[in-house]
Amino acid sequence: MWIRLLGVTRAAENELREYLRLKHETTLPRFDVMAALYRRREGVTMSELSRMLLVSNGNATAVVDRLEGEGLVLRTPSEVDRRTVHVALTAAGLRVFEVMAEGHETEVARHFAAVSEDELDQMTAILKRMGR
Amino acid sequence: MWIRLLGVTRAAENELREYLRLKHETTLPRFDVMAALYRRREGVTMSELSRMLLVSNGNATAVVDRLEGEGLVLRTPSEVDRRTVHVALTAAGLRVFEVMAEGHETEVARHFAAVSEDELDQMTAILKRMGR
DNA sequence: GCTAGAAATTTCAAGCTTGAAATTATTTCT
DNA sequence: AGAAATAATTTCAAGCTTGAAATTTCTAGC
Repeated sequence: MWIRLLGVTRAAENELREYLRLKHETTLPRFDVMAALYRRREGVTMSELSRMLLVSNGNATAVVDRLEGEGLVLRTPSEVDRRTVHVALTAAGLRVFEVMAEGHETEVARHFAAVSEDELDQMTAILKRMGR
Repeated sequence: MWIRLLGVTRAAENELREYLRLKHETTLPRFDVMAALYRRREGVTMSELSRMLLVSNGNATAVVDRLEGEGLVLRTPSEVDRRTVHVALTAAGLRVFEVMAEGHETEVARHFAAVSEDELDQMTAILKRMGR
């Protein structure tokens, strides 16, 4: 089961990676960060971000650095706690993300087209129980 | 569903990574390569290896380089086709892997302990269909 | 037999990722 | 208040990963 889970996930990731590269000249980790920031439009701290994506702090810093360099994302120091930083999509980042996200959605749907609605529900239910 | 799938997989990978680091001072990619070679004891070509693991050729080369440097794996040029190379576990590699694999098994079981036998079967069936 | 294309592997630069150490800021306890 | 513990982030070195280019070898079609 675990082996299969890994295989299916990796295969899907590889397709998405290719889609992002060919159609949008970007990468999966960049997309993941932008997707997280899209879901939390008001902005998140670096720690929240790495928790959301299940990656290390150092990793989040590196990807955000690059996205910031491209003007897609903005860091704002917190008013309340001078240790923390809020990261959010810029207007440009939002536009760029929305275009990518649409195609991304389609790709995911296409990849899992062989699976029925019913099975997807079962799957989601089981995964939900696994997630703790 | 996709988001959850990714989350569950990443969480399990992170636990396994930690187990390998703490108990065996090694990494997930190294383990993956050794596991693939364990399943195909007679040895595989570099291309087969990267297909099995769903990673790029360059990646397989890099990890095998390191494992070879540690004496856990051996490259043998093919007799038949001078382009291809066979990679296999050394005796030392086999011993090391078997120790790691046992604990790995337990870790996986522990991680998915909350899921019933029945659900595991359902899951496996659906995943099998996803992998075409 | 030659030659064009295909195939297997490696090399390389750039980017990703980790875990540990360092830095700076906050909180808690006395 | 001052000290120690805790927390958020960055920095860093080492390792991982990709995709493209280069190398070498094989295979077909002529």
